[in-house]
Amino acid sequence: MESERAILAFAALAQSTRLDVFRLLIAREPEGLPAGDIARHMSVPQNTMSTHLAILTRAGLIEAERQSRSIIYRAKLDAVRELAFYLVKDCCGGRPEICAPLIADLSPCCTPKNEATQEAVHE
Amino acid sequence: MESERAILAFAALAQSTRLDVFRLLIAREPEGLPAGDIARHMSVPQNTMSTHLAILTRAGLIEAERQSRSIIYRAKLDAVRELAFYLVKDCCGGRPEICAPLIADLSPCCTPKNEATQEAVHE
DNA sequence: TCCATATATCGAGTAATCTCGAATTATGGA
DNA sequence: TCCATAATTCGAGATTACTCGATATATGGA
Repeated sequence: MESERAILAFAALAQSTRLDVFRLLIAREPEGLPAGDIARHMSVPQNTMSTHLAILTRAGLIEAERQSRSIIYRAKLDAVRELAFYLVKDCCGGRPEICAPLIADLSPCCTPKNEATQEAVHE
Repeated sequence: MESERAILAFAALAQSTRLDVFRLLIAREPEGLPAGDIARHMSVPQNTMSTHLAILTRAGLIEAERQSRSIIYRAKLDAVRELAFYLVKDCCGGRPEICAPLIADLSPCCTPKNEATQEAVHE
């Protein structure tokens, strides 16, 4: 990930409505939500939400798919991984001893209790 | 980490000079750099850089320590951990199967398999 | 105390962002 | 074709952010 894309992503998340939308869509993985539902969920006018969704999409954080008259939005979990990696990359580059504790702190929340969770849908 | 702090951090990083400064300071851990050196490094006027450093500090991403006439700035690695955790928290909450691959992808960069991977300080 | 160095704050001009009413485009059904 | 629904784009006013010259504050030394 180059810095220009990282800046787009950070700018997209630096706004309360958009951050809430992104977290909502992560919670709704993998079904996603249509644009109108998202606007109602956040109590924001429909056209204002459309602008926010366009910004999140342009930043690569979510993606859109038309389904009949609705447009379904979904979070792109890869983007989360890339952003987090971009943040820690510099210290990992030459100094794993600095970065390892960060990973150690992140891991516990995601350690699957059983091994039935090996494959994730991935492109 | 509550959302207001996350927004401050994202906004601070959503600007090219500040993102570069933050990454520079991560690379210079744990010694840090005085404000003037940072400004020269980025070819930015001293007072402009002071404003950027204040924004990064207010966001909790870096910290300042006076040392004689200089003020040394250092990256707060805890902030990286918190931000990354905030990003993945929602999927980790109920669905470790979604989040585990993210952690798996982050981990390899920090496993100190060969300790000969030291980076020469250059610039 | 006076001066030089190092950094922070103020003020103003410019640019970008946020918001939302109004108009536009796209889809599906009668 | 006409209509209703769903979403996007346009336009403008209000707010916020960026930049930098000028000025102010803080420290150390003579």
